[in-house]
Amino acid sequence: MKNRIEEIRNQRGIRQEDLARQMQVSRQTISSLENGRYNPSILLAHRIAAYFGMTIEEVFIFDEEE
Amino acid sequence: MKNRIEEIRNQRGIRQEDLARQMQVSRQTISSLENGRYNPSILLAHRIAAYFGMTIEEVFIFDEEE
DNA sequence: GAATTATGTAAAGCGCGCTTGACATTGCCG
DNA sequence: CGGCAATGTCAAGCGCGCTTTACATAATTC
Repeated sequence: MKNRIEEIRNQRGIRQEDLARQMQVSRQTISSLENGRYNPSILLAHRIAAYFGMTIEEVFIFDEEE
Repeated sequence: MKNRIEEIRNQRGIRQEDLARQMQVSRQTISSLENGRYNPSILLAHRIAAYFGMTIEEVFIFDEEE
């Protein structure tokens, strides 16, 4: 699974630290997601998508077999 | 977080066991999700929504604070 | 009433999502 | 150049998502 977090965050000029604070997770969690270290929980995925005013499927890109 | 899995599954006349097999998880996982015992991973949530031809947000209902 | 089908649920175990704390790297700005 | 801001990443620890195994219950069918 890939995601567009970094792309969208940069478009809006937000720092990882501020996004993390808004999402109520640690900065390392945002960094890990952007760098594909692991997948978010569905709650965090929803929080991020909602914060961007998008759906989960618009922010997170699922591969065929997933 | 609530979900409409049981409702949609019943509309389509599918058994938990068959849905589980299609989603490649155990029957207990489907039962646990329907009964709100825990939240699915984002991958499983996507697989279920895609199987139903819906988005994650159409199948899973997020509370305000989430 | 006995057997079968569909579902609920409990327990134990494994791996992942997320945490805190710490340190490294990169890049910009004085 | 020196310093600070933004990001990357590692390690240890905790709780949850999902597994397998097992048993219970309700409804249907013979």
